[in-house]
Amino acid sequence: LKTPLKQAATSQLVLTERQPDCQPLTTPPKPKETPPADPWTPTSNLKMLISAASPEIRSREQRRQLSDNSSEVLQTKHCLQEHLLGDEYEKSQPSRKEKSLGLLCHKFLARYPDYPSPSQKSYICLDEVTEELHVERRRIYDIVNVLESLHMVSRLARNRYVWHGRHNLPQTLQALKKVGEENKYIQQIQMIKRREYEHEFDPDSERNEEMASSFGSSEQSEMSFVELPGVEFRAASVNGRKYKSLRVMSQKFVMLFLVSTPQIVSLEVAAKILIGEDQLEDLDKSKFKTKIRRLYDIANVLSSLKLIKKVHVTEERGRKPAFKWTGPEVLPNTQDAKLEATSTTCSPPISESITSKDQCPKALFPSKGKQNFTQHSSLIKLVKSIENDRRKIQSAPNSPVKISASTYQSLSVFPNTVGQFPAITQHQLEGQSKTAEEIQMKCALSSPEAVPKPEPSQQPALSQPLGVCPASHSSVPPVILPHPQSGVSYAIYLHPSQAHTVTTYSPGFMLQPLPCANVTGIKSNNSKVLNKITTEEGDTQRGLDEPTKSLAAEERPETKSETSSQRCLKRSQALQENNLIKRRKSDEESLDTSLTFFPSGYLIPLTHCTHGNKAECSTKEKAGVCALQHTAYSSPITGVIPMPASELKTVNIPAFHITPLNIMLSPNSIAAAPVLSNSCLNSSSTSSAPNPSSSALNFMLQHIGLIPAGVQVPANPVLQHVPVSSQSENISSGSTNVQEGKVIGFTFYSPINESNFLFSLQPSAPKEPQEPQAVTENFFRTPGGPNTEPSLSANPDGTQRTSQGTLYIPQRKLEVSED
DNA sequence: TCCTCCCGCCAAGCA
DNA sequence: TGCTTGGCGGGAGGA
Repeated sequence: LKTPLKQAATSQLVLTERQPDCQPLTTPPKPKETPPADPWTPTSNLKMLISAASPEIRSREQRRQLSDNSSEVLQTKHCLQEHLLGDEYEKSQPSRKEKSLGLLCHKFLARYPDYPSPSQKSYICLDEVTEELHVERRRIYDIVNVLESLHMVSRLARNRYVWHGRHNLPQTLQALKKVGEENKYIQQIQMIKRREYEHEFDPDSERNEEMASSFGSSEQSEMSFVELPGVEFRAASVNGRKYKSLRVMSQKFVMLFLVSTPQIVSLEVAAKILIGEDQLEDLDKSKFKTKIRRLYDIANVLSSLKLIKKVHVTEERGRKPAFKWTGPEVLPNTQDAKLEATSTTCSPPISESITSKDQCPKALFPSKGKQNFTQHSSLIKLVKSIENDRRKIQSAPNSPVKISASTYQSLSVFPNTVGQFPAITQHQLEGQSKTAEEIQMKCALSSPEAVPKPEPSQQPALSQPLGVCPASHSSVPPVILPHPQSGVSYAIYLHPSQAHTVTTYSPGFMLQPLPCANVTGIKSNNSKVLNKITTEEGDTQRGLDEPTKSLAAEERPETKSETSSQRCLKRSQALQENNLIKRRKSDEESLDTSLTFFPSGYLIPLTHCTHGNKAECSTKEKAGVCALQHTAYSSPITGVIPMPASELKTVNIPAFHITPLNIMLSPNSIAAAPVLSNSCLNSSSTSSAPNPSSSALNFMLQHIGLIPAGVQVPANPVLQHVPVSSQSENISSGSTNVQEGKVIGFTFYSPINESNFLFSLQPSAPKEPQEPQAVTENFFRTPGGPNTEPSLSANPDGTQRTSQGTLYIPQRKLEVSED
């Protein structure tokens, strides 16, 4: 049995090949689409005008013509088959690969610009597309549905879609990530993997039922389509079928990537999750196969969009197909993004009545551009969290603002500034998009690092391991503070978005970008990660009953916990892209209008540790010194961070524990912080840069509790002496003295590699008299003792944190980059 | 052999 | 009623 020959007589190829007389080697007759010229009658003229005016009419005419031809074509094909040997005929047909959905999608995408001008809407006429691409309409639907799920197109009417391009992609991905987090996909993934793991040891047990019941109990039976306001969604059918729609599946699939770390999802897991959501009883093989098929369809389109890439994961049970997210890194929503994201659902929470489910389609697809929210539980949570965020900001001027990597990176990865700063030209935007990979590389320089996740119970309300503003984004040059004594410049800044956004996301770690010279080692690490994805993700399942309404509870460290080796790989790639990044600086300057910097932290050079893991590092720390000759930095957070020794310089710094950073600044303080001019920023590449004003610095220092009120710090604070408050904690010189202390955020800017580091310093409180400290030490003292830290995130579980990833800076021996 | 996914049937629902 | 849309699964092609 052979696949029946394609009946689609629409193929121009076939048309041109037709030989009505079935005579081999005869000149084919003139194709019918160039008919003998009609007499130029008014009627024919009118026909032509109508046809030209309406593509639909035109295509309908063409279809009619084609259908007239179809029988003829069929006949032709049969003739062709008869005359050609089987092999020859097969060869004459386009190969299976040439007809792949991925290739078709490429062709489809090539027809439209990535970033169409908003003023000039591109419309997609399905008839035209099917005709020009010589494909069946059915295939176009597959593509369009996936594109629709990403809001790259939207349906306008029958046969008609609007092309949005990638304009909405950042928002869509953010929204999807948010919904994915709310749906606890990461837990489902972990659950599935655990089941698989258990199944290996107990293959006879009936795990499917268990798994099904797990899904059923976790509110995951909802299938939703995530919409964006302004992107009108008019589904062709508002029936039950849409619950299984390719669009929804596509969104779910993308969500899985966005919440996973590493961002690799195997088809098997994805299918199981999709089935699990769908119908619990459908965990049979045929459904599974069907889901896999659909996932391949979706994956093909996503691959064409360069959002994912096919990979294989090798597990104990063999090699599994999987896909890796290669799209832009999506960080948790900023408040703005959250406001924009609307999630609609077609399945109400279990407690809701069926009536609401029936009404859902109406709520889902309003006739006009919508801003309304449906009564979906996750959506309600989302709205509430937004409201909470707002309330926290507005009602408590001194309450902390979380500085999150998400905030930072979402701005950096995506041209979110588009919406905020319309002055940015389209050209710039396109430039950004075209250098998306570059941007990603640059982002890697500032991406937060994974760190072992603290248990939720260990996280105090105010010291949740917040997403840390990566101290640098390549497009965000830091404020440079020259340090005359060391000759090293330091930078402090806070992204302005932090002043008005609150993230609910909490990766619980921070970033320590450094140049990565040892690419090989990193790559090998990375490959290990790829090969052990399931074990990498581990059994770090969070409690299912974790409240999601509160700000703190929404923070999900694990969603950010990309493995250190992966990030390091990115870093190494980033290094390779360094030239590109530098070249982009001029572009970044053009964005300066939207990027204002606020001093927010203090600068501290990264300790120089051995190439290796935390244990190695701490061993060295205990010796008090990290060997200078090593060419790689190590941190428990980042893993191996190679750095040439030539770039190092030793300075005196007291003992500090560096832990995942939480910086919490009040919006007021941020607002009051000096805004450096662009010229200042741009010129501040080295120690010649001007300092921020002393008063502003003092204001900020006092405000965040680094220095007591009344104490003044010189404008160049890093190595300046600061009068010590009588209440100040002493700083321990003991390297192993891990005690509760304050968590202070610091940014370290390396002028050499333009990387920045954010650390949270946890000064140890000594029990013994303190040995003489360098002047710098006092600067880092935390005033007021452990109970008086109003705006800094507390770290009552300092010991835990330390055990999970504190980087200890050995006393008096720290290396920093030098010019 | 198994992964990949093309292909088209056919049903739902729209105009 | 014809057409659009899209779920679905058989089975072919390719690795």
